[in-house]
Amino acid sequence: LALSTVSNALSGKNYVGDATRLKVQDTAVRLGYRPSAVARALRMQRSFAIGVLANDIANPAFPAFVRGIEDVALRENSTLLLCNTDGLIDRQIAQMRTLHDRRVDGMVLISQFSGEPEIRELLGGGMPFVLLQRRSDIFDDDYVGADNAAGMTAAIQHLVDHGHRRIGFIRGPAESSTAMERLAVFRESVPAFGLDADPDLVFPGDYSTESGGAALRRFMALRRPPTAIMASNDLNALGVFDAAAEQGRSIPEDLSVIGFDDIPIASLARIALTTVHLPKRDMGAAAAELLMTRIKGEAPAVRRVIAPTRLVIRNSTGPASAGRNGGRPRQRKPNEREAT
Amino acid sequence: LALSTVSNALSGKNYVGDATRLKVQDTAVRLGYRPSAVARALRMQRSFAIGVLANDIANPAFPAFVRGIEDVALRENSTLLLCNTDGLIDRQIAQMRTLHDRRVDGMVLISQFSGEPEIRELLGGGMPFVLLQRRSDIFDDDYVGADNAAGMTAAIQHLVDHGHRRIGFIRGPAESSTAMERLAVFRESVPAFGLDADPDLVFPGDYSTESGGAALRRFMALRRPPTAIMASNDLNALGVFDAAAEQGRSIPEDLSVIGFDDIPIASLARIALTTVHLPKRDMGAAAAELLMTRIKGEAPAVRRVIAPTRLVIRNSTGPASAGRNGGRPRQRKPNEREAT
DNA sequence: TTGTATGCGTTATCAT
DNA sequence: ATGATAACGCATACAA
Repeated sequence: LALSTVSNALSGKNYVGDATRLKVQDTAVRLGYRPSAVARALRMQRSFAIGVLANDIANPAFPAFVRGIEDVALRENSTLLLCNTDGLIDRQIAQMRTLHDRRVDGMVLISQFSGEPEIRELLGGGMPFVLLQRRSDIFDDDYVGADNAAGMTAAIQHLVDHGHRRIGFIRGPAESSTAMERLAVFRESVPAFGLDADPDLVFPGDYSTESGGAALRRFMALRRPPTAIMASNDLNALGVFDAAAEQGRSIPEDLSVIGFDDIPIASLARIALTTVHLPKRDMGAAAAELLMTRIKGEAPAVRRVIAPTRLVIRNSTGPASAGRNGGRPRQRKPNEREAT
Repeated sequence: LALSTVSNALSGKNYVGDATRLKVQDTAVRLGYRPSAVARALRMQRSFAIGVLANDIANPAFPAFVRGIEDVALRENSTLLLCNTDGLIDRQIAQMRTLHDRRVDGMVLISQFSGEPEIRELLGGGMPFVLLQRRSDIFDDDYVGADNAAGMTAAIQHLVDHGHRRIGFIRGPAESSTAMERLAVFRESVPAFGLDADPDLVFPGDYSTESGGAALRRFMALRRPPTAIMASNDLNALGVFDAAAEQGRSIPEDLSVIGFDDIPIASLARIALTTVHLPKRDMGAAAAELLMTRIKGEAPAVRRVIAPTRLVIRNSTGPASAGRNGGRPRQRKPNEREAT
């Protein structure tokens, strides 16, 4: 039996007789034969692997994104190579290099980056890639993000409806385009909703819980503390929760808090965080879908997709005037409510 | 210039003149040349990649394990291929096959499995692997786990010290060796500590939050509900929290709860879960270390490592008699305490 | 120290 | 429908 016939039989090509095919397939399983993906990759110049780069694999929002990517990767017979950068630019470059060396077919970047020359070079070399959740100044050909403007506006509106005018805003890291978009919307909201225009009410944070705690302490040390805090993401909001507890401040009685992302923990009864929901799985899938068309060399129908967001109202927000009642837990609402 | 000289120059072999080496290296970076890991893998019969299989990438305990594995993988110039099985045996087999096809040098299995013939076959074929956190009946040559017995005993002791005698136990899935170990210790504890020997006090759950909620509802529907619950892991305990809140029961006033794993959320002020801490990062590192010696064909010094556990006492446990006081939040303790 | 030749396990091209 | 052969990009054994 010839080598090429075996190859054809196994890969389901049509140039082979049914009898031969069956015999080949049979002996293949009998011998436990499995074709080498690495030899195939070398020959085909295609690895059927796609790299996924995130700056924090421990972020509770991450798994949902991956899930979406995985959904379409599976359909396309591709494997995921998950890498995390720890937010370190050097690690990011190293990881991207590794991914490149392994000749992944493309990559999904959930990790921010600016115009580092190494990255420019890596991405400029024809490697298909799509940006998820973070956009870059230089490369944003293919981008999947969320409607931050709508989400932020809904959140601010919600606070304003509850009588808040003095709102502390924690902005995310400057490298994150998403964070910057939200900041821009917040700044527009100040005049639009008649909020207090105190520059002390914008705290430069990152996406961590620690940063949320620091923000709360800073805000509360102000002569006139805010009555509500808009966090840069849910982790951040959790940090606010913790620091508030340390100071004996009750949420939402003394202080309202809104997050961003809607990570699984947010819906726990103990947390009940009002937050802006992102369709993370859908976003991941959209990103992967985009990447796949790129890999196949087709021109994608759309190159930027902005996923809808929605405000999920739980129990971390309340009326601004409630600050006087001494922190007695109010009645838990039976169900979550939603707002657009 | 000859091909082999270039190869030697780049891979740092000594058979090359300093002048040549420099020139080669220089032109390599100038041209943006990167050696193909796939060609290298084919030639060397070694991919410098190790597979990591977990049943739930979304489990908050997962990142810490991965971190540990990553630590040593990085040192050994190896890349991680992360896969999740969703707890589905078919997916697990498929993923293992993929990993095998990609010719990973070895794999770390954080995912349980029983004696499926496909898995037997895959693992029997000389592929190095080590079991992390879950042990198998058939293959447990190399295993890294935690001292479940000590952890469980400390937890039960803590509850007994607080006057609890009627303790509900949520056992994890039967496929999880870790869960079974804990169950065994619990069973031994019943006579040892003089606990109520009611079979209704053992709830068959899995590791999910849902299962924790179901357990609480079952327990509380009992004629004589337990005064404390020992959960199979932290997620489980969080489920208990949620369901308890629904029923208007306060923790720890009406009910004490202990988890297992010590995931990051557990230390949030809002959660403050008393739990058994696992040195997850260390465990991951130990597993990877073990795997590496296997890959190199050396006989490992130790083949099973049992990591120490410790009880972290937070605010989900209290005296058994406190159930009468109507669920008024008691004063939060300023710091966590620890116990062995 | 440098150059040459061979093979790793596939797929693709061509001839039969 | 099947068989022979080249090539993918690297590492290595051996010759120079």
